Amino acid sequence: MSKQLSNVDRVYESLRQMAADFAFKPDQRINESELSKLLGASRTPLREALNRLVAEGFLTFQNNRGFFCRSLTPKYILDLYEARVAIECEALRLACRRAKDHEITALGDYLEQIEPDYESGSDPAEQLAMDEAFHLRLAQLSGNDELGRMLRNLNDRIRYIRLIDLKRLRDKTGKRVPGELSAHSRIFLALSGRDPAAAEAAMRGHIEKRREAATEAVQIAFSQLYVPQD
Amino acid sequence: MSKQLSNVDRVYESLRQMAADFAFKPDQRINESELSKLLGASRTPLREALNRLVAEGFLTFQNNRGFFCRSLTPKYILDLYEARVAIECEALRLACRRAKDHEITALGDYLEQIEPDYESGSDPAEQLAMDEAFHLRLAQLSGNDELGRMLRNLNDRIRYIRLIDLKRLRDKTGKRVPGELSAHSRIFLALSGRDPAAAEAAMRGHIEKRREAATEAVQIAFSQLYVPQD
DNA sequence: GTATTCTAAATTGTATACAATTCTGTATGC
DNA sequence: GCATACAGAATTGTATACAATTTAGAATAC
Repeated sequence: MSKQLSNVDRVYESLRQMAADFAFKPDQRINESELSKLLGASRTPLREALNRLVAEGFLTFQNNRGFFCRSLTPKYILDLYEARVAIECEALRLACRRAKDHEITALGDYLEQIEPDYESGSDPAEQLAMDEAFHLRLAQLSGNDELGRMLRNLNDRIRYIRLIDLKRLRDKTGKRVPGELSAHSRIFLALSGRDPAAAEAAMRGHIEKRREAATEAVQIAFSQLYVPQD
Repeated sequence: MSKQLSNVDRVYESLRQMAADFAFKPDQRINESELSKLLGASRTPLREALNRLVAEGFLTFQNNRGFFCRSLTPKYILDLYEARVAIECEALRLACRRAKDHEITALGDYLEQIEPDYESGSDPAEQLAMDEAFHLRLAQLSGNDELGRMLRNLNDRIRYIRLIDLKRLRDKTGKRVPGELSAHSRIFLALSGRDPAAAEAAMRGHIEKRREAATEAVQIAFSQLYVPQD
């Protein structure tokens, strides 16, 4: 018998997805009655789920005015990239000390396994999912659950912008995303060699490079969110 | 006219305090009806607040079984200390690059201002509050709101153990907490000199030192939580 | 004594009702 | 035109009721 999901959990998952995708536009006020009808639940479980998302930074809340989508500004996204650097670099340092050899081997296998998809022009969303999975597995080699948890939260809030950035990157280079793969290899090699300084430097450069393109991606995000797409 | 606090907000603040202080014992199941009576609110706003605390890592939730206090284990506390290292070191590096001179001066003034309280044997809880305030202000000099937000969350979840650790430290050394003050000075001096490497090294050592005493503090925490104190 | 089954009590999950507050649009005054 | 005041509509805040589920304890079987 499979575990019984509660209504709150279903609603929460839906809302989290919607918030990640900016199905609510930045700063948009959220109408509870409307949304509860849409999700097929009453306002009670809906509000419980909304409160979780406030605590996770997806939404904001104003007393007697209700829930709002988080803002989308370059500053916000730059902050998220920096927080990723903080979490991922420290996790990587710890991983260099603590990861078991077989865990590193397994991660190397994963990297090889996703390589063909990275090389070919597969779906950008899938490509990003693989990238996130690699980074998350890396962070989990630290053995620190809090760091993993924080990274997952950051990933969910930054994904929309990263996807735009990735698409742009592909468009500019004709389906290829040069550098990304070799950056991952560089990080992995430093980890294999248990060289925290080299690993951190590689990770820092890798994330920083995308951070530099973030402001532009935010501009594009706004045009996508407010101009009707075909 | 002062801002009107909602019932949820009041309940949330109370619960957060209670959870930080382990007024709920580790893994303890939380009875909603009882708690709602205690806090003078119905279950609806109570559950909204509880959901926020789940998302913040103070509580856990199991479907159809309700809310539970988080576990208290050495591993959990060690993870929190490591997460602090990740956040605070990166924030400090950024602060070295970005903090305005007058902000650094102001922080130095604050350090001097709290020095007498640190030297004398003032209330440990106050002393810890001052320590947290210093670290938080430091982190805020990074200009990164996410890092500040994360640090505040970590502080709240680790405070109970840190307070125990601080008390022990004082008992062993007769009201003095040697090294703490000079550690802060060392960090501050490196920041003033805009030397990120030195600053990070000082911060890392500072936190790491307390982390090493964490397991012991957790033992004491358990004895305090389950053995009646006078 | 231990395990199992069953029943009643307790507890959680969610819909709904209604009070409190905010919002919207119209009228009014200057 | 612009600001203000106001009334009605819409929306949020919270208590309550009741269904669904879990828990606790007694009774039974082995």
